[in-house]
Amino acid sequence: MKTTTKEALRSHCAVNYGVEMFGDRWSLLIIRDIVFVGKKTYGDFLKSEEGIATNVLASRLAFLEEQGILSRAQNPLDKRKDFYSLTEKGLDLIPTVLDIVLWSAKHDPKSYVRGQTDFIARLSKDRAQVGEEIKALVRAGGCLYPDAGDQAPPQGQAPRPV
Amino acid sequence: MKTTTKEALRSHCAVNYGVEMFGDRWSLLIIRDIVFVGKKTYGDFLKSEEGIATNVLASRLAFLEEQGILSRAQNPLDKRKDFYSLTEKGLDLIPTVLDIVLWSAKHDPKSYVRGQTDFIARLSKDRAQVGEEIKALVRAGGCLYPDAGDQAPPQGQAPRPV
DNA sequence: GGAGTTTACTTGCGAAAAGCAAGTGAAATC
DNA sequence: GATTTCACTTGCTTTTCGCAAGTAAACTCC
Repeated sequence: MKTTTKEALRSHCAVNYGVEMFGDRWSLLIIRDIVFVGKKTYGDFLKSEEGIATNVLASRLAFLEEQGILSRAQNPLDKRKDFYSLTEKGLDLIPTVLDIVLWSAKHDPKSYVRGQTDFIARLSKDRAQVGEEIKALVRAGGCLYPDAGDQAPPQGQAPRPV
Repeated sequence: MKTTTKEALRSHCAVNYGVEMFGDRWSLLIIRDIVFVGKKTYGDFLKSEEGIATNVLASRLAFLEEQGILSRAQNPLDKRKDFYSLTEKGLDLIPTVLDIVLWSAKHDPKSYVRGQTDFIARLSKDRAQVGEEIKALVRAGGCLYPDAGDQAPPQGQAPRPV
């Protein structure tokens, strides 16, 4: 087994640290899938609308686990399908994810989330409070839209993440 | 001049939109440099501690401008050195950047920002308020730590971003 | 309990992006 | 007018991404 450990960070600037941890095209989508639709396994993540490649998913999961953002646990019901979940470090990214959601809701005219006007309204009024609630929910094993991610989008109009 | 325009987004999920706009290893560092140390020109950004390559910087600046996150204006004092600044869409990323700063301060033991205990304290108490203040400051052409980015780090101990 | 299937990967390869060094041309300085 | 500065571009190497095709362990079914 090859170690995934990378060499030193480019800097310990706080923004750069974030960028080096999750500043890529997939990490935040994995976290999204956990928080919003309660995905847990490799196969779940693979089904995301954006279509991550198998090897890229494997390397991201390994990296995020190595960085203490995800943790991995054996699934007692099926030893093939390990469960991935957010650590406290990973849960602490929820406010960032919510800020991104608000930003996109505001600036992407085609954002799916513009349909969720009540969610957006609550979120913009009470970002901190909503963040805490969601963190508690996810820590307890829940998610915002259970069932939404269970089946693969059948055709066009499907349960949309966020 | 080749158009930088990419094909359609992978999805209009709000998290994915953010990822596609600034989910790479450099965009948020450019924004950081504007917000924290008031950088404005290509040459300024090139001097960042993390060492972005010239062609990558050029393509990021073009992309962020194309996406309406940065805008470009002629510098009346020197026609070579155009000024880049954040649009309203770009300014709206400040809360996200601040969340990342808080996250890294908490989870990166070597974070430079751990020295700035007063800033971190204010920020964690009043994220929304501090965000608005900084946004107003940057909109008006200011930044958090003027002078900090003016000279290149001379040796080891130098003005650190964030 | 053995065959077939599902699942989580790995491997191999072509394409795209990042990184590095060396230009280049317009604009400023001398 | 010559030189320097600056914001790029170009060309090349290296790394990462993305896709298709394995593979081995674990589960299901008969």
